[in-house]
Amino acid sequence: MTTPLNAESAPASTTRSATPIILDSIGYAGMGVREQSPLLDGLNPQQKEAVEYRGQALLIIAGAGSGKTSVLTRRVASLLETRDAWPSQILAITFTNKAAAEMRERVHAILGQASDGMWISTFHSSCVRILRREADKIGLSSTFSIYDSADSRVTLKRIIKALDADTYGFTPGSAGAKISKLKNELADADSYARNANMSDPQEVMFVEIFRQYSARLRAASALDFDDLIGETVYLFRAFPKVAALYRRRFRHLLVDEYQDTNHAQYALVHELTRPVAAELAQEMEDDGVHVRNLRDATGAIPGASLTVVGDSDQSIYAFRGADTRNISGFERDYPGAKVILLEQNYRSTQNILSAANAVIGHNFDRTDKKLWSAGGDGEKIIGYTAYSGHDEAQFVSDEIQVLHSAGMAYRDMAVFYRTNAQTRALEEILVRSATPYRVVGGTKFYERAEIKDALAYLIAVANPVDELALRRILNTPKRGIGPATETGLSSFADDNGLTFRQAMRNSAALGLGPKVTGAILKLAELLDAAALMLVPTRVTGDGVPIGGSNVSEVLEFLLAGSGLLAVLRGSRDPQDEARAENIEELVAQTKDFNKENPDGGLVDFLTQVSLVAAADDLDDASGTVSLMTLHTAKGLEYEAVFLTGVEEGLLPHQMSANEPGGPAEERRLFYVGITRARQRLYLSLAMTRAQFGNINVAMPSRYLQEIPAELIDWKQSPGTANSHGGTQPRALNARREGGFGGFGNSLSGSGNGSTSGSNSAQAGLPPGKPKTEWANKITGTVRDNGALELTAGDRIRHHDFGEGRVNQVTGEGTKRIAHVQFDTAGAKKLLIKIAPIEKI
DNA sequence: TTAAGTTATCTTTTT
DNA sequence: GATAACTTAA
Repeated sequence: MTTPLNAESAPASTTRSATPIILDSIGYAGMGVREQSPLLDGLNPQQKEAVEYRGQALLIIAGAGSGKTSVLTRRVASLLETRDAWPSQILAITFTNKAAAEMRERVHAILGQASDGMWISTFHSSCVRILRREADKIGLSSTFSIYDSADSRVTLKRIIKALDADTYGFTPGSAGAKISKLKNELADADSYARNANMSDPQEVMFVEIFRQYSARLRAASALDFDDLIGETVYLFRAFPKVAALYRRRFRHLLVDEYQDTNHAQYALVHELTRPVAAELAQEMEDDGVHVRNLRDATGAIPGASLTVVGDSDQSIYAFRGADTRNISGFERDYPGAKVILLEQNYRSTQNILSAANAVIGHNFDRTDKKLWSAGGDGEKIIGYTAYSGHDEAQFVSDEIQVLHSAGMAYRDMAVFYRTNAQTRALEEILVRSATPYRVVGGTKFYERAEIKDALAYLIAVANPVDELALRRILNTPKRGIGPATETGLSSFADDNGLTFRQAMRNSAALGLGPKVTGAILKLAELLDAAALMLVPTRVTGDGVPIGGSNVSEVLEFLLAGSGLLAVLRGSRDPQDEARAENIEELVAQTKDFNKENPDGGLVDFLTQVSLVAAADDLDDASGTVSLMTLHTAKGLEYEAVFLTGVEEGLLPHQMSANEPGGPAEERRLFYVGITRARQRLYLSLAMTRAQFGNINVAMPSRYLQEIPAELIDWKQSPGTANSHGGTQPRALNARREGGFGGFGNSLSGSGNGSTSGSNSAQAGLPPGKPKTEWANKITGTVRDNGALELTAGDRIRHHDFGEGRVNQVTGEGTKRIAHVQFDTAGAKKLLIKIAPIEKI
C-alpha cells in the first residue's frame, strides 16, 4: 500500500475541501465521485470531521447518544475506503464483546468481505490472542488457563488459609481487590514489596499472599483477568522485537470508551502506538520482515495513528481502576492531537436530556457539556413511589403492559437497577404477568457450578498443569476422594516437585486405600485419553484413524467417562434435572462452536467462554424486555427505560459513600441510565426495600432533587405515596388517574400528604410530620409510627388487612418488625415504623 | 467419607 | 433468603 502516514501532514479535510457544499446536500444520489462517500450520509459537521480526520492522534469527546458508534464504524470504513489502511492494519478495541460484535457487524455491513483480517475485539481478547501466540517468550504454556474472579477467590482462599492470614484481617475478597488494583497499576509482588512498609506485619503478610498467588498462577500456567493486560504490556516492554512486530502490523488503533481505561490498558495502548526505532526497523528488514514502505526518512517506523472515543461523564468503572485522567490528559500524552466534540444527541427527547444535564451538572470538576436534541421535548418523565420493592415491580410490569398494548415492542423496553439482587422482585412479577423478559448478566450461565465443573474437565485436558481445575473435578462427581486425600496429593506433588496431575498418576505411591487409588488413577487415565483425542488425526498401525476430535466430542467423552451427566440425571434432587439440562446446553454450545469455528480448537473454545461478558449474549432480535444493571446498560439504548430503585443507599449505593469520588461516580451511573432512554423514561423507587430477608426503610435518592420538578410527572410522588402495599396494592394505589383519594383517603383534605391514610382520625396513631410542598421536593419522610410499642399478644388493626394479633416482634429501632396473624388475611410481617397499623 | 442439618455472613457495580 | 461454612450422625 502507499504511504498512509503522509496523511499526517495532509489531512483529509484539505484534500477533499473542493466539495464541502455538496457534502452537505448528500442524500440525493448520483454522487459517484469518490470524495462524497456515502459514509458521510446524514452526519453533522463534527461527525464528518471525526470520520475523515487523518492524523496521528484523535480524541472524540462523544456525549451520550451522539452517534459515537456510527462515527467509529464509519471511520474504520473510511480508512479502508480511502486506502489509508488495509483491514489487517486496524485494531479496534472495545470493552465488551457485545460492543465488538456490533461494530464488526456494522463494519461488515458497510464493507462486506473487505473487513476480513481486521481485529475488532476487547482489550482482554486482543491480549489473549497476542499472549497465546507469544506465550513461550514469557514462560507460559500457549494453552494457559484464564482465571475468572471466582477462580482467583478459591486460590486466594487456600493461600490465606495456609498462611493463617485471616488473623491479620485478610479475606479472599479484600486481598483480591488489593492485588487487582496493584496489577491494574502494573505492579507485581516484588515492586510492591520494594515500596511497602515492611515493618508492618500486615504488609509483610500481604506481600506474602501476593507472592504466593502469583506463584500459584504461574505454576498452573494461568493468568487472571488483570494479568491478561499486564502481561501483554510486560511482553512488549521486555521484548522490543516482539513489540515491533505488532507495532508494525497495527497502523491504526481505535479505542472505544476510553474514559474507562485503567493504567494498564493505557500503557498497552501506549506501547502499541510507539514508533519503532530505526535500528530495530533495520533489524526487522534484515530478518526478512517486510517494513520498508512503512519507514520514514530517519528509517524508523512511526507510531500508529490512535483514535480514542470517550466521555468522562460516563466513567463508571473507577472501582476497577479506570482513570479519567487518561482522557483528560490525552492532549498532553499525544501532542498535536485533534479534539472533536460531539454534543448533539440523536437519541433522546429534550426532556430526558434536560434531566440528564441537570443531574450531571451537579458534578463539579468537569468540563461543561450540554447535550441537546432537535427532536422536541417529548413526554414527561414518569415518577412513581412504591410501597415496597414488589409494588415497584408491579408498577413496572403494569407500565410495560400499557406500553406494549400501545404498540411498543418488548425488545424496545429495558429495566435497569443498581444491584443484581433487585432482579428477584422484578422477575417474580414479570413471570406472573407473563411478560417476556430476560436478565442480561447476573448469574451467568458459565458461572453455574455444574457448568464450571464440566469446563474444569476441559481445562484439565487443555492445560494439564492447572491444579485448580484438577482439584475441582477430583471428586466431582463423587468418587470417594475426600479433602484429606486431596491435600495429601497436593503435598505429595509439592514435596516431589511434581505437578498435581503427575501426582495423580503416581498416587499408588501414597499408600491410600485401593478404592481411592483406583478412582484417582481412573480419572487421570480419562483425562489422558481425552488429551489424546485432540492430537491431530493420525493412523494407527492397523490402519485405524484416531484423534482429531473436536470440542464437543471431547466434552461428551469426558461427560460419559466421568459420569457427571449420568449422576445428575439419576439424582432425586429436582434441581439436578435443571443442572443436567444446563450441561446439555453446554454440549450444544460446543457443537455450535464447532460449526462456526471449523478450525477452532479446545483452547479457542475455552478462551471464548472465559471472556464472555454480561452484555454479550444480548440478542436484540428476541422479543423480550431486557433487565440489567446500570453498568451493563452502558452503550445501549431503548425506547422506554425503567430506572428502578432510585433510593438512598442503592443509588447512590451505601458502599460508595466512603469512597472518594463515590457519590460523583454514582451520579454518573444515574446519568448513564437516564441517557439510555429514547422516548420514555420512568424513575421509580420504593419506600421499603427488602434485603437479606428483612425489610428496611428506604429514602428517595438525593439525585431526584436535582431534576427540575417540571420535567417529572409523579404518578405517585415520594411525598404523597400512601402506604397501601402488601399483597393487594393495585386497587388501592389508584395511580392511573393520578389521584390518591380513591379509597376514601383524606389526603387532599388535610393538605399535608401524610401517609396516615383513612385511619388518620383514629387514636393511637402519631400524626406524621406535616409536609408542605410535594411536587418534586424530596424529603424522604414517610409515615412514622415512631415509638409505637408492640409486644407479642397485642391486637392491632391494619388498614388493608384488618385486625390481627401480634405473635412476635423482631429487630431493633426503626427496623422492628411485627409478625402478625391476621384474622382474615393470614400471617404477615410488618415494618412497625411505617406500616399503616394501630394498636387496639 | 458423605449426607443432612445448622449457623454465619453476606452484596455494589465487571472484563 | 441464599449460600458458604460448619457440625453431627451414619
